[in-house]
Amino acid sequence: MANRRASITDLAKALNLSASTISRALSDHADVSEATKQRVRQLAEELHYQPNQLAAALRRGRSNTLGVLVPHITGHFFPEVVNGIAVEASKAGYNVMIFQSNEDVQQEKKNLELLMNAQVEGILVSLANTTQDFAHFDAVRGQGVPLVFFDRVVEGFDGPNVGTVVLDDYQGAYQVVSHLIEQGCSRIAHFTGPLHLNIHRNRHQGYLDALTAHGMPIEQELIAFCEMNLKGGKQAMRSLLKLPAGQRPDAVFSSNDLAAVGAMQVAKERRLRVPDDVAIVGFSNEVFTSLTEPMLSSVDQRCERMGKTAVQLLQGLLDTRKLRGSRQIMLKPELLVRESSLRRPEPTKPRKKR
Amino acid sequence: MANRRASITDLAKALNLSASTISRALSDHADVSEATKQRVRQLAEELHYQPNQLAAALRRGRSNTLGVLVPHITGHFFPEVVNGIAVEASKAGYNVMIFQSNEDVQQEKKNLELLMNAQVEGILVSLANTTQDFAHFDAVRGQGVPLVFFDRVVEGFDGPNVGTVVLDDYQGAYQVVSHLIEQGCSRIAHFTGPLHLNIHRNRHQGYLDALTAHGMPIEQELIAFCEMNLKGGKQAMRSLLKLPAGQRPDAVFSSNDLAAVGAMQVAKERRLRVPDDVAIVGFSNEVFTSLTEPMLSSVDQRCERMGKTAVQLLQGLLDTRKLRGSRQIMLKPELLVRESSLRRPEPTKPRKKR
DNA sequence: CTGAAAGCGCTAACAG
DNA sequence: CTGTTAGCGCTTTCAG
Repeated sequence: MANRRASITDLAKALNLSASTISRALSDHADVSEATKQRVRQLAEELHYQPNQLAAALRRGRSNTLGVLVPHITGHFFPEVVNGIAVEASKAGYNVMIFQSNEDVQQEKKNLELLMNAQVEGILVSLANTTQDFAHFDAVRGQGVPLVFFDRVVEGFDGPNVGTVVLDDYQGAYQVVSHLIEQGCSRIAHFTGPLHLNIHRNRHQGYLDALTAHGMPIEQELIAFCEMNLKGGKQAMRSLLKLPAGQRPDAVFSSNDLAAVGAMQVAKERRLRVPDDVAIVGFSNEVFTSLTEPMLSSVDQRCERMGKTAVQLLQGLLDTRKLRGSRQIMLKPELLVRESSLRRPEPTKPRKKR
Repeated sequence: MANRRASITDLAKALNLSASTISRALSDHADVSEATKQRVRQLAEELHYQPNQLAAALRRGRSNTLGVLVPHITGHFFPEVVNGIAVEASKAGYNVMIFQSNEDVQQEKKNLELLMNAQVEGILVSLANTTQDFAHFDAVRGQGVPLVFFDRVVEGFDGPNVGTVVLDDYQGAYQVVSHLIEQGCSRIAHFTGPLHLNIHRNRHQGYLDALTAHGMPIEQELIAFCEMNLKGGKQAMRSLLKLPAGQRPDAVFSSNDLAAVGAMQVAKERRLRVPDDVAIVGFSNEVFTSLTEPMLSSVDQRCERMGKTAVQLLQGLLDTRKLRGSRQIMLKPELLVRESSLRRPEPTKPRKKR
């Protein structure tokens, strides 16, 4: 039963041909007679011949494999991005090897080595949040293996075979605030996480700049540094509602969706109407944004697009002739206006709704 | 810059040793002097030597890689299971190669071949929902590569190197219904998807048997065949609430969480109190179950456990000496009682709450 | 159109 | 303790 897998040599013997001819026939090389190809293909079929990728890769010096290293493989964001990567890689004929760092630099380092050992032709990576030292990536760069960072990138880590793909968080936040102003909101609160994380810093800056651009004041009391989860959002909202009557917010822009849901729950429990009394917008377009009542407006992070873009960029780095445009790519986010922030049935500028 | 990667031969030349000694030193073989090991290790470090996994695997005839094939890599369930697989595989020193079939038999077949070509030592697979013909798995089995099906399994596809891991959906449903009865519910409705899918069939059967076991009648009008999404759940709930006053349900057990949320939304819109007027329980323990108000009770599918178990089973198939127990494993689900079905502050039998 | 020969980088007998 | 030899399965010159 457990037959040794048929090899090219086996086929060669059986057909009284040389291994080279078999190899050529199987790869549909031009200088093999059609007749021979037929015979080879048929026997290969019968014996369930499966080429040994390992041997081919070793010989060719090309593994046909890309490596992916993400903080985790669960949740909403990364699986979507990895999906984009897988789709695009597969289209280009690459296999994909995936590892997760579990947000731990040590594992990141170890997995990076595993990927190198596996002779991957390029690596797509999103940094663990504890990563401060980038020596392990230097090694990769030094070996000439192209590297594309996505979402969580190393600032100032550059090279001819290094690229980055990120979302324009600043732009996303800016759009959100502009939209809220357009909806007639004048006291827009902001929930943010720690500003040493670039996602929060950029969203925060977009918030500030959008207010300023629209001639609106920035009020520190409307900016809440909170844990970006349900509980944190609830707490932040409760604090805001303790402000004197005229100073309470009529809108909340949360740097993520979970805290936005917290805000919504508190608003509802206080009998505030959403969006009429308080409009609410989150960030990330999580699955549950369509399950809240009202449905939560959010900013889509173009996860799949990010994955695909990262692979395309990597292909550009692998074959410089293909490289179009910059090695630093910033994706435009998409504001999805749902019920939680739409006061008028038809907004001034019609926007996409999902 | 892009130096050719250092090889064992390079180290050998540099140190005036043979390749075999280098190889042995690097793998910390006992018959190499400690002094030599030191020298080798140091030079390897300096030259950033990385073993070529491809060559080693080819030579050894062992790739140290497991293959995973799932319908998709996104959503909640599969990433969690894959995570379990990755963790357990990594613990056992295996790398993991992941493919998705996108619910398409053709891709499933193609990816299965890719995994075989990559010389994976075992394959973990969850079937595409269109898969009816299993010839492509026969090929795998024929080559002696162990196969573990998880969640979506082939019934009646067996062999010495084939195993399965599934969740006991029947048991989960049975627990839910028992719990609802315990909470004083007497008219328990059931939302189900098409019964040709084993998950729904088994949950449905669990529902029926639990009612019978508690001496309660089965009422067809309380069983709703609906689309298992938000909209389907809403529609089903609306229909149920159109029943004459005495015949309306005082509980809903939905075969998934999404439809359960639909039911909850309709209940709330009709000013019914959850859980007092209608208790609601879903299935799958999706992330959003903790975001509804009240929080939705559900059945946890032990995703990570499933992944880990699948790998352990695979290890058993790889090394029969390690095989403990059956090749057909059924995991016990865990009922998570949250607010949506908990009428009394403390239930008769205390249960876990998350 | 086909074959012979060499070798990718590593490991594992076997011999000293 | 170390070296020699051979070969995993495949591809790719180079010859015919």
